[in-house]
Amino acid sequence: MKGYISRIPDDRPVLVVGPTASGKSDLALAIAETQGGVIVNADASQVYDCWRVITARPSASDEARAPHALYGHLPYDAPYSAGHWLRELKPLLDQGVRPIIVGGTGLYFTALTEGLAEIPATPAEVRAEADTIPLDTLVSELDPATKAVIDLSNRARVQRAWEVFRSTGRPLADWQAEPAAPLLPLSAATGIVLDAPKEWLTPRIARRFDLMLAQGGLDEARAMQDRYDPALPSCRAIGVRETMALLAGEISHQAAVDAATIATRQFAKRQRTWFRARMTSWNWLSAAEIVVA
RNA sequence: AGGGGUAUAGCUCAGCUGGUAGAGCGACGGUCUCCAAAACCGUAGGUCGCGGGUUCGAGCCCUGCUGCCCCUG
Repeated sequence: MKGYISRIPDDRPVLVVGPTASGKSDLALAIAETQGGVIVNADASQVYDCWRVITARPSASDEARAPHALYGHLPYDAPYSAGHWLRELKPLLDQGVRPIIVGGTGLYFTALTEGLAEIPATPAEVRAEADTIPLDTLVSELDPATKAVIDLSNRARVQRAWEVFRSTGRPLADWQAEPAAPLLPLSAATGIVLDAPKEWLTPRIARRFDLMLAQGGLDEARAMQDRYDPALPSCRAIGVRETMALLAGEISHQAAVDAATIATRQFAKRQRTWFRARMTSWNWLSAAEIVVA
């Protein structure tokens, strides 16, 4: 790992992506310790303060080894999105400190390096209204141009398009057609993808969740029991639902571990697919080599 | 030992009065410009426990065997 880090230009931002459990946080920490920089979170679930163990957020001792930003800084019920993340990231980049951005949310990195249409945030009332409308109604109220470019059977995408149209009066397709300058083009940074093939990653995932439960996962879930709301983004983190079901006595310990392991594995697959498709010009690095080194 | 039940895709199970098998989950692949640890789409898996028999034709009927479950002793 040392040898690899010495070849990274130490004067530019670093981007580190990889599937869950691929060891990207360790790599980021090693880079920060040897070259300096602020570790910035690019993981949708790790922004919330209620889950540290279950979302595999850096521990307090890890955070003491290098400056960290955008980790666990939001309450469990805060709304969040790729747009929120970019808006929080901008002032950090403007400070001139070298960022080491690490996380598993591919969309965040793509938005960062390729740009995201600057659409005003959806007001809470519009979101609340949209939540109550059936999918086919949402679809029927969309403009033709947007309908042509989104997946009409995907509730999340359709609702997003509807919310934008509703709150801005402009079709989503229009907004997206406007070129948006990336906050940090890949050409100005070192982009690293940790390559973690499933044969290597699966055993690590299987082992991890059991450890999470034992090492504080159950406790933090217990602390959240009365506020738990499966509809909240913070509570959609993998393993939360399973842990809550275990605490409620609905499923066995083994069943919880199995279900969480499967969900994590499926998530890692989605991540791999995203990286493979969108990060072809990044530097691909074998996760296995980094971990043993 | 006797009686009853059951045996169908990796798992849990559907399959009406016989016309060459389906679902959910899982697996595998993919999509995705703002809830993305989200949401969505597609594909592949079955000698229907094994052997006989009836029938033009059996997962479905008859029969022997084997495994598992329950009851009685």
